Amino acid sequence: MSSQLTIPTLQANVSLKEKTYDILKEAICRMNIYAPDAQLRLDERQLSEQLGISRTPLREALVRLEQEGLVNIIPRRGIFIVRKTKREIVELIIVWAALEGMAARLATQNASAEDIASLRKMFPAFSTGDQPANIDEYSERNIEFHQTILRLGGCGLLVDMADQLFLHVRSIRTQTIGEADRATRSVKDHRQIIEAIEARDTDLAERLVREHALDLAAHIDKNVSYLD
Amino acid sequence: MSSQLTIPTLQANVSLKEKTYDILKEAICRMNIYAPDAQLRLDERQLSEQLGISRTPLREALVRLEQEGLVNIIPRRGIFIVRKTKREIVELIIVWAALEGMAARLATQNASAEDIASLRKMFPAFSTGDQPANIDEYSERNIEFHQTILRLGGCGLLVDMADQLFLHVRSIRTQTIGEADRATRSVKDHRQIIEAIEARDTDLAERLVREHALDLAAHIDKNVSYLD
DNA sequence: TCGATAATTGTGGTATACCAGAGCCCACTG
DNA sequence: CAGTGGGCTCTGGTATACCACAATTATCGA
Repeated sequence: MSSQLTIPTLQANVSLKEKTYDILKEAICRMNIYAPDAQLRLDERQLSEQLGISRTPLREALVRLEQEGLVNIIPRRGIFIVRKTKREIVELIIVWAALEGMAARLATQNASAEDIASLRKMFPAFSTGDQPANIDEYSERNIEFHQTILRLGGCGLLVDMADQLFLHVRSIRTQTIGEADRATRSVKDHRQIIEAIEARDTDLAERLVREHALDLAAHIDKNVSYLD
Repeated sequence: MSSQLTIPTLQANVSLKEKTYDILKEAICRMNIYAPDAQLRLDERQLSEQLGISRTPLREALVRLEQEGLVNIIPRRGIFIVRKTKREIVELIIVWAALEGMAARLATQNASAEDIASLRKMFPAFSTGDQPANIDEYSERNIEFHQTILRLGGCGLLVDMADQLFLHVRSIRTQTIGEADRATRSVKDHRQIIEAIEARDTDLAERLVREHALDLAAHIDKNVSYLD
């Protein structure tokens, strides 16, 4: 038993606009906005009623979402969840490629050996070239892998900006990753990336990460048809 | 550069929150937030009075500014213009380097010959290695140069994100660029960058652009003392 | 019947009043 | 005189009522 009185920080400091923002963001990201029957329109008054709050904090949350590009507020028309066009998705991934490439570069220069080692430990099975058991698990690992590279770069802003971009791609990614051929190829790419970072080969690591991402962009550009 | 916020009164009829946002953003960017006597605190009620509007649209504008990182809203404490730390400035430039590097890469692959030629025409004097007449003009040209590279990449998101980052660095940049030695070096860098893009040398163009930016980051990290 | 126009309705935009927490100040007490 | 406690004030947070414009529908005239 501790001799100190430990207080579980009652910090209910979060304002309604914050909570509302989180809830809406989560809800929007979870839904499949590309389904043909997707309800893209939001009604302020109805939402405020559902959330049990007034329109004011709700609107402030919506303003934030609008600025992030998740939502489009058209004066006197309505509030609409934004459907990204294929072109926008591709641009998103291009920027992602730039960010993760820079992170990989920094990682080879600054990351500790232990941190880099953690990268390989994340893929006990994959590193031998095996195909992952199930797609869902792989998808999660995949996300985790890329986020780890971002973190190894040691540049917080790089991580934050990539996270924000990632929001928009999430619903696409899970659908695209499902193709078997791409999964095996992806595993191979990852192994090479890890090796390059371990070898502290800055240029190679950057190039592999960038090409891996741009390859996804090209794939989407060519094969995804349900956009636009 | 004034350390005080100067707010013109508006009485517009369209989208007060938009106009307010623009005015505040402009005002914050114009002031020297690193002056010792800078007034960093904003008062909602006082501002709304000066602008001739109510607090509601003003708050929505402030929420946007907060999300962009220009302002920090602390519940029941106040609203404060954010002073970036040196570390944050450096990270900003690192991300900038990644974005512009990618743009340069894309420019060598996709930009038309005419567009690339426009890059060189922007610097009739500089391309011969001469030092610019005055610092202010050079600073403007410098900004224009980098924004043009971003644009040549043909990726709109790259341009938008870089612009947003640029907001935060503007007040720093004008002060840093003033050092004579750096200006001459900068001109030389620019010439090399143009040549690389003209030669469609993707890797070289990317490297030069990246190193040019990271060089600024390193310079700020070592020599700027009025941050933190 | 068709078209133009006017009334209605529904949406986001704005103004305002009130709420609650954080700091500050001052009186009170030891 | 110093420390403490309470209340006053100032701040952002929230609720609500009203406004202006756009889309729609109803109505009237040709």
